[in-house]
Formats: sequence, structure tokens, C-alpha cells
Amino acid sequence: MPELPEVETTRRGIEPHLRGQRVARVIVRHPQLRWPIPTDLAAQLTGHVISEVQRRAKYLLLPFAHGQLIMHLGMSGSLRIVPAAQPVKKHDHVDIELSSGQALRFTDPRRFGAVLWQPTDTELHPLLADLGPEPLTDEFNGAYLFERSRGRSAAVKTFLMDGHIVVGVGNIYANEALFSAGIRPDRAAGKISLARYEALAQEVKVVLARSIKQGGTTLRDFVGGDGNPGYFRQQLQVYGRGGEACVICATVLDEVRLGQRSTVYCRRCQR
DNA sequence: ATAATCACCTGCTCGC
DNA sequence: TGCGAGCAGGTGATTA
Repeated sequence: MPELPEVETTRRGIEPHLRGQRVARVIVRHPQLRWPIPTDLAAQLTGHVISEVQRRAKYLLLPFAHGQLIMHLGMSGSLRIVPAAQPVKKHDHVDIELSSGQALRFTDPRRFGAVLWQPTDTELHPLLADLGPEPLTDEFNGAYLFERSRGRSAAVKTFLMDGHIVVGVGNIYANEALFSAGIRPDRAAGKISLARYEALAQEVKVVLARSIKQGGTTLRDFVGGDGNPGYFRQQLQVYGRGGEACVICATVLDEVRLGQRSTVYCRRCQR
């Protein structure tokens, strides 16, 4: 379910409940996620105090002196703070119980998510090593996109969703940002001008920031760490609206597949 | 190196 | 009401 705004919403929701808490117990009910949960996870975490929750791309990180916990929500994952005694449901795979009596509960029906442990000794974890810049930093801008895209024939939407180029822009926000920037999603990335990439970078930042402010986009059942849904859905201009009227010019929005992902755009507003 | 496809897994919606 | 097909917020691995 989550793109960057949903992950950041989760981070902000859970951090106040985790900060300063000691891990009392770790329960792994279903270790088979995208990769197996390390068998020593409980041994690594139990008794240690959580200092903060960081985010890099769509990964949530709990740093400790002796290593870090890496979590990813995949397509359908969520993390919530619940009373440790709250009965579990079908897809509640992991509980990290805290000294407060609450637990951080990892739920993920499709199990595309991940819970990993990385000891401190090694360098950057391979999953984090080759990631592009964070979209909400100055490092990510039109000039950067322009430079990285030269010579590339792939569709600009696919390019924008490539985590090696920039992290955190998933299918929803790629569709939205391209609409706001007036760029057709299937245009070759290498043939777009600097000026248009400046607009695109700007719109990526705007749409992500706005969504974070509203607690993310709840499509099916996304809830932040506090259990509240996100309210950005009602502001989506193209995602999920194929066949409906463009909010700008009322032209019927086209829906096509690009790199196996549903892609919606206005053939009149986006060129 | 880049591009396209596959794979992982469950649940839901749609059409018959 | 039941059933198969297709699709869903991600992304590493594999293949040309």
C-alpha cells in the first residue's frame, strides 16, 4: 500500500510510542516475508532501548549501537501500535513488545514486506546502497533529472519510478506529478527538456509534501501508526480516474499500462 | 548499462 | 451464489 508519504506517516505515527522504550519481547509468527525474517531477530532486539525511527526511501530503520532493524511495508504492509495483549488477526506476522505494555505490530497480507537485521560492522546494507536521492531534498531537482535521463529511451514515468534515480515515487504519485507537470507518461525520458524536468521535480515535491501533510493516501485500508486513515485520496487528480473527466479540461482520461503499471493521463493537458 | 519481463503472495472486484 | 481472470500502493532478480 505505501508510497513515501504513507511510510513517512507511519514513521511519525509510531515514533513517539517507540522512543525510549525497551524491547521486552519479540514474537515472529510468520517469518516468510519477501526474505525470511532472521532467526536471531528476537535475540538481537530484546532488552535494547529504541532511540528513534528513521526513514530512508520506503524503508523504516530502528538504529541501535549494535546494528539496525530494517523494515519495508511492501505493497500491503502496515505497522501499528497496539496493546501487547490485543488479539492477533490473520496477517499479523510480527510483534515487537515494549516496556510500555504496547507492541509494534507488523501486518502484511501479501508478504511483500521485509523485516531484516543488519549488524553494525558492515557498510551500508545492500538494499540501501544504490538508492537515488530523497525527493524532498535539494539534491533532487530538474537539473539532476535532466542529467540522469540523457540517452535513456524508457518512458519518463518508468524512469521516475526507478529507485536508483529517485526514491519514494510510486505509481500513485508518479501519475499525479506527471499530470501536474503536464508531461505525457510515455514520453521518452531522454527527450524531455531541462525546463520540463524542473517543473516535474517541483511537482513531485509538491504532491509528496501535500500528501504527507494529509496523512498519506488511503486506498483500501491504509492506516498510519496511530490507526487513522490518510486523507489525500480525495485530492488525486488522475490516479484511479481512468475514463473519468480531466479536472482541468474535462477530456476523458486515458488509462494505459506502462511497465505493467496502470497509468492514467489526459491526452490534452499532458504532452 | 539499459530495458523489459518475471516473481513473490493474498484479497478483492468484475464478468459470466 | 459461484468461479476464474485480472488487478492492486513495491522492487529485486533475471533475461535479452
